Amino acid sequence: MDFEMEKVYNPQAIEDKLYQMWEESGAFVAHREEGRKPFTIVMPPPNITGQLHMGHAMDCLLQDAPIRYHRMKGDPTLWLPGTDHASIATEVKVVEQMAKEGLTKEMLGREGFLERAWAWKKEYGGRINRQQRRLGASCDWSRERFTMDEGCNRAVREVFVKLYEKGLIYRGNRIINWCPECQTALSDAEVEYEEQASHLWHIRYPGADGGEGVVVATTRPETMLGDTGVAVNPDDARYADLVGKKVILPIMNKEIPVVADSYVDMEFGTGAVKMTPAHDPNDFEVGKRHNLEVIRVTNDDGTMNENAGRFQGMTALECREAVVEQLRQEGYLVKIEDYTHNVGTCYRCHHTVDPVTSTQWFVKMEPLAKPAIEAVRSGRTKFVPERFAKTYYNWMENIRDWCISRQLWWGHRIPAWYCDECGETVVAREAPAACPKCGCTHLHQDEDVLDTWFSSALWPFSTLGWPEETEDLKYFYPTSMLVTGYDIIFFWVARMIFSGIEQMGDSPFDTVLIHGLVRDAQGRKMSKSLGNGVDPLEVIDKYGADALRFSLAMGVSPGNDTRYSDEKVESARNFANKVWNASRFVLMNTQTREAIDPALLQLPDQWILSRLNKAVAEVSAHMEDGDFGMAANKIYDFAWSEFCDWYIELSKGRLMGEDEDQKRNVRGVLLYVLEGLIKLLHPFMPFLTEEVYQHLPEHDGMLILARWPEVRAEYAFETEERQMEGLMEIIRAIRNLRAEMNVQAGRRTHVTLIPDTGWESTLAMAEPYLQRLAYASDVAIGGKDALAGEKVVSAVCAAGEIRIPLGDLVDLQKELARLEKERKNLEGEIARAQGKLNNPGFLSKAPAQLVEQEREKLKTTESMLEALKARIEDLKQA
RNA sequence: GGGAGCAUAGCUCAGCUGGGAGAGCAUCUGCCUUACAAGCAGAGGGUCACAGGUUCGAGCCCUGUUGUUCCCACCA
Repeated sequence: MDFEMEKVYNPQAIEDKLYQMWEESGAFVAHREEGRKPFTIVMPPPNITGQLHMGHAMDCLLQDAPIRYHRMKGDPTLWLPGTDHASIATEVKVVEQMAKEGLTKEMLGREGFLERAWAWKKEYGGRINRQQRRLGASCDWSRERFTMDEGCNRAVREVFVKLYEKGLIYRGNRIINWCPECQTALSDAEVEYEEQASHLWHIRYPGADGGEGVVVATTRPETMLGDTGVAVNPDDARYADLVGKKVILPIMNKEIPVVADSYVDMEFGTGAVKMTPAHDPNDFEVGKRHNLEVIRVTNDDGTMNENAGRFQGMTALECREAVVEQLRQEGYLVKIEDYTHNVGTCYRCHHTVDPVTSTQWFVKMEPLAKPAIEAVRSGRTKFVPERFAKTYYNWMENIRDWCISRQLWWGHRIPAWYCDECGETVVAREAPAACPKCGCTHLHQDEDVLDTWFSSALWPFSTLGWPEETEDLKYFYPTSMLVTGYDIIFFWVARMIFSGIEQMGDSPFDTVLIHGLVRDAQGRKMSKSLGNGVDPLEVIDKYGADALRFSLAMGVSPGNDTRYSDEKVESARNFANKVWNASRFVLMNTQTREAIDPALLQLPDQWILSRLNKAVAEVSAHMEDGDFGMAANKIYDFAWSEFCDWYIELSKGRLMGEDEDQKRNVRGVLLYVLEGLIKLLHPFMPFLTEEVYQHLPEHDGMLILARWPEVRAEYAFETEERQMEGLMEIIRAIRNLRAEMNVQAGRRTHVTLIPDTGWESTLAMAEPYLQRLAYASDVAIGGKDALAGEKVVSAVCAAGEIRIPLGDLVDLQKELARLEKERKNLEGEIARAQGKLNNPGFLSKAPAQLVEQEREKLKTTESMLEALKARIEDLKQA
C-alpha cells in the first residue's frame, strides 16, 4: 500500500479540503451546451434570519443528490444558490438586536436602520453559505443571488409596474389582517389560526321605538363600539318586523339599522349578528351591500382609538373586560357561554391579528390563478407526490386578492409616488422627475415595502437575469425541478407558478418535488420554543456530513415527515465506515488497474458483476423518480449485504492464493465493483466517495466529474446468479448447523455435499469457498449413502444435502427433532404450492411465468423433502 | 364544515403497476476469523388497526368503522 488509509473513517480530516478542491476546480460551475437539455434547480433561498436547521439539511440533500446524479450523467447541470432578505422576519430580528442596545427604528431613521439590516445580511448571509458548503452542497456559487440585489430589485420593479399597468395591481381600502405587534399588514397566508377557549357574549340591543330589540352574540364584545348595524336573515320570521327599523347600540347610545342579509345563518347563536364593518371581513362585505358606516375603533398598536369613547387608550383585552362590565351593570348582558374558536395570529410573532380596514396595495388574483391552475392540471408542471396538487388547487381556486404592502422598512420599497400638489399616483420603474399630471416636482415615494414573497415569486427567472434577455435565462428557463417542503406550497410555489406564466409565458418548473418535515425523535415539530431543534452543524461535527446526509435519505418516502434521531445518524456513520473499510481492503490489494478477463471469471465474480448491474439499474430508476429513500436503501443493501458480506469474503481465497491470473482478475473485479459502488453512493456521500476515488490507482481526476456507471450487457449473468444463491444457501445452512450444535468457532469440520440434480458442477467447485466461509476443513461430494454409520448433522437445501460428521456433539434425538421440524416446513410449503397449482382459476388466470415459477418451486421442494425423509429414516434405523 | 396523510416486529419506518411480510435500532447466543468490534456469524420476534367487498390470489384495490396527525375554511 503506497498510502495510509486510517482504520476508522475520519470525516473531519477530509471534508473541508475536498470541498475546497471541488470549488477551486470549477466543478460546480454550470456551462451552457446548446442543443442539450440542461438539468436545472434554483435553490429555495434560505432566510438570512439565522442559521440552517434540519429542514434546510433535508432540502439541501434532496437537491444536491439529483444535481450530482445529473452532473455525473453528463447533463449540463445548474444549481443556483441564493438567500432571501425575508422582509418581516429579518426586520423583527434586527429590531430585537437594536433593542438590546436601547435603540428603536425611530431613533435610527430609515437610512440608519437599513444600514444595520445590511450589516445583518452580510453576517448571516455569509454564515449560511458556509453552512451549505459544510453540508456538501455542490451549487454554482458564481451565480449566487440575493432577493434584494440589484438584478432582483429591477425584476421586482418591472413586475410591479407591468401588473399595475395591466390593472392587476391596485391600491384600495379594504379589510386586511393587521399585526399590532409587528405594526404591519399581513396577507391571508401569513395568518395562522390557533384554537382558543373563549366565550360567546349575548348582548341585547334594545329597539329605538322602546321595543325589545334584538340579542346578538359575539366573541369580540369590544368591537361593538364600532358597530354600525345588526343583520338578520331575510327569511327569519322572528326578526321580520325589525328589518328596516333601528336598534340602540348600548354604551354608545346611538341608533343603528337592522338589515336583512342572506349571509346570516338563522341557526347559529340568536340569528342576529352585530355588524362591525371596520373589523370583520364578512361584516365589511355586508356593510358594503347595505351602506353601513365603517368606524374603526383601534389604533395600529392595538389600543382603542378616539372612536372608542371613554375606552380610548385601553388594549383590546382591557377594553373587552370594561365593556362587558358596563353592559352587565346596565343590564344589556344576557348571558355568557363557553365557546372555543379559532383566533388569527401573526405567523412571525403569534400575536392576535386585528382585522381592520386599511389602504393597502393588492394583487388581483383571479386572472393570474387561472392559467396557473391549468399548468398543473394539464401536466405541464407535475407535483411529486401527486397528492400535493390537490392542496395547490384547493388554495388557488379559492384565492382572494393578495395584500402586498407592508409597513416595514426592510424590503423592496413600493415604486409608487404621490404628487404633493395634485394627489396623482405615479407608478414607475424609476423615480419620476415631475408629476405627469400637474408638472410639479413635489412627489414623495410610498413609505411601504413589498411582501417578502413578492420577490420570492420571481426567483426562478429573476435569478437568471430577467428582465434582461440573458443567455442563462434563455438556456436554463424553465427549470427542471423545484425541491421544497409542503409547508410553503401556498406562500411560494403557487406564486412562482403564476408569476412565471405571467412574466415568462411558461411555468417555471417541470417537477415540484415536495418533501415532509424533519421532526424530533418524539415526532414533534422542531421549534425554538420547545428547544428541541437539532443543529445540523453539530451533527456534522460529531458524525460527518455524509452520515447526516445519508441518514436523511434512508427510509424516507416522498412527501412524508421523518424523525431525526442520533441512532439513525450513527447507523449511517457506521455505513460510511463500512464503505471506507471495504475500500481500504480493495486498495490494500490493488496497486494498479487490472483489466478483467471474461474467460477467467468464476461464479462469485459473475454473481457480483451481475448484482452490480442490477443495483445500477435500480438506483438510476429511483434517482429519476425522485425516490431517494429507495435509492439509498438499495445502495446500502448492495454495498453491505452483497459486496462486503459476500464478495469480499469470497475473493480472499484467490486474492491470497498462488494463481497469479486469478489474483489479477479478482483484483480487477474488486476494483470495478468498488468504483461502481462509490459512484452510486456519491450523490449521498460525496466526501467519503471522493476521498476513496482519490486513492484509486490511475484514477482520472475527480469523482465529482466522473461518469455515472452503466449497466453492461456482458456482465448480466442470470444463471450464475442463481447458482451462486444456491451456494450461499448451503453456506448459511452450514453456519446455522454449527451454531445450533454449539460447535466451537475455531473448529473446522469435514463437510459432505450430496448435490441435487443439476447442481453437481456448482457444488464441485464449492470447497475453497466453504473452507473460508463455513469453516470446512475439506469438502467431499458424495452419494446418498455418504458417511453412513457416522454421527452426522444434516440439512437439505435447494442445491443438495449437507452432512457434517460431528461425533459426540451429535444428539440423536435433538437431530431428529430438528429434521422433523424442517420436514413440517417443507410439507407446508408443498401444500401451499399444490393448493395453488390445483386451483383452475390460478392456472387459467395467473401469468404463465408465475405458474411456471410455482411448478419449479414445487419440484425443488419435493426433491428436498424426499432427501429429508430418507435422512430421517436413516437416523431412525441407527 | 371541506380535504389530505398515517395505523405493518419492542422502537423508528420501508414495502414499486395486487403473486410466499423487510430494514435499521433494540433483544438473545457465539466470535478480537489477516478491511471494518462503528465489526462478524447465528437466533427469536408480526391476525400488516377493525369489519365487509372485488379477485384464482389483498399489507397493497373498493366501501365502511375506529384511532391519530396535518392543511384549508372561519357561523358572529
